[in-house]
Amino acid sequence: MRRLAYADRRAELVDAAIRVIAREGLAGASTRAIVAEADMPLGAFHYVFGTRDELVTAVIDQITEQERLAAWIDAGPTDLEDVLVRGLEGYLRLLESDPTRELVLLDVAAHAVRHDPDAVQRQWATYRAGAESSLRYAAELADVRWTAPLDEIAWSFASALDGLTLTWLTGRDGEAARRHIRFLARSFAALAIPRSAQEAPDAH
Amino acid sequence: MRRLAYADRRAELVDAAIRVIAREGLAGASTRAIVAEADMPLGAFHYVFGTRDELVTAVIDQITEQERLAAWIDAGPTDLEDVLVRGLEGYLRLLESDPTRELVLLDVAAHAVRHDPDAVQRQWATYRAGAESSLRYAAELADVRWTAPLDEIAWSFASALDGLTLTWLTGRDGEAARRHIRFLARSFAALAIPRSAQEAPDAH
DNA sequence: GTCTATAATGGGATAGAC
DNA sequence: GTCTATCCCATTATAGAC
Repeated sequence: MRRLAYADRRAELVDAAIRVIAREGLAGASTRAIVAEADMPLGAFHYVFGTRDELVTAVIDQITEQERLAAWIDAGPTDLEDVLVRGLEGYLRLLESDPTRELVLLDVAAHAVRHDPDAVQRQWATYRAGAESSLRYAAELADVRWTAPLDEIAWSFASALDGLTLTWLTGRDGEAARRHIRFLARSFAALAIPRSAQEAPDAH
Repeated sequence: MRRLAYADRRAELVDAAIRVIAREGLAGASTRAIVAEADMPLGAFHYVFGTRDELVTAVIDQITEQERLAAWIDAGPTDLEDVLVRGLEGYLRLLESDPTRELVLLDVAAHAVRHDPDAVQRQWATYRAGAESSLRYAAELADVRWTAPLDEIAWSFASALDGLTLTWLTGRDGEAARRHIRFLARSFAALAIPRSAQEAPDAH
């Protein structure tokens, strides 16, 4: 019964690969560099993965599982705009404290858009789903109701997060990012109304 | 006087490199592939560029020069929101008609964030400057005035464009993108007031 | 000056020893 | 089953022929 050991190896290789990509980028993540990081012989690689591309796909799936919007600060009920600001600032702090995490994501996504479009599509769908549940929770905290279909708002929110990430990564301007966050929070908050309110009879 | 021929070669190599990256990604853009695309002998490469990284930097600079927001449709004066929608939809059409252009950008940026941060910073600064002048022009068309410093709005706008691009590239959902554009236009239009109006005495 | 031919390296994959 | 040693290919860069 070496099945467990096999799964362990696979997991260790994926983790090692992510560490290498974080340090050196995807281009530097050779099979040799990865097994060195995992402290395994080279043979172990092709024992677990048929090919290098297989590993990259495994890396994508692994990254996808990690939740992007981990830390919504839920200190009591408040204004929706405040909730959104705090949530987005939590994300920005995460980004600032470990940029490599999103750097890996960017690197792998740039590769996968060409070589494994399905995996990328799954990945971004997962992000949108995460955004959706976060937004649902935020509205609950603030006791408001979204005035547009939540999946559409989530698409916009996830897109805004992509933009915030990419722009910050290319410039590392925390102040500008925080100003932008306040703008985002205001813009999204405008899509909700008090839960008790009558439906506005106009629509868009 | 072969100086001109030298510059021509350089330009041709950069263009060839961009075509190869568009087709195969940065990883596939080997010196050999590039000179083959340019129909030159391999020796010509190192005659012009000392190293491959030098070429990549040249590619970044070349891409940066191309304006991102080329086509603001300026058919007469209208609502700011309409102007923004038309401008963003113009960009989206451009993106849809030639996704490889932004794909190259993404690929090169992912590489350069690690290997040439200054070049990336210059690049994104250029985008922000482009956004700034586009927004200035849009306000003129709609006869409104921005209520926040234009460079801050431009930061947000460029970031929104990054997000739109990345999210579309990963999912290719044009309908969702167009819904998102309407949301963006509404959000940014909320940052402007009629040019004649008194300054609102509250500020943020 | 231009390019061919080659050196030197590092890569993915595998055959076969243990 | 596990890993060492090796194959073979592609790459960057260069040395030297034209």
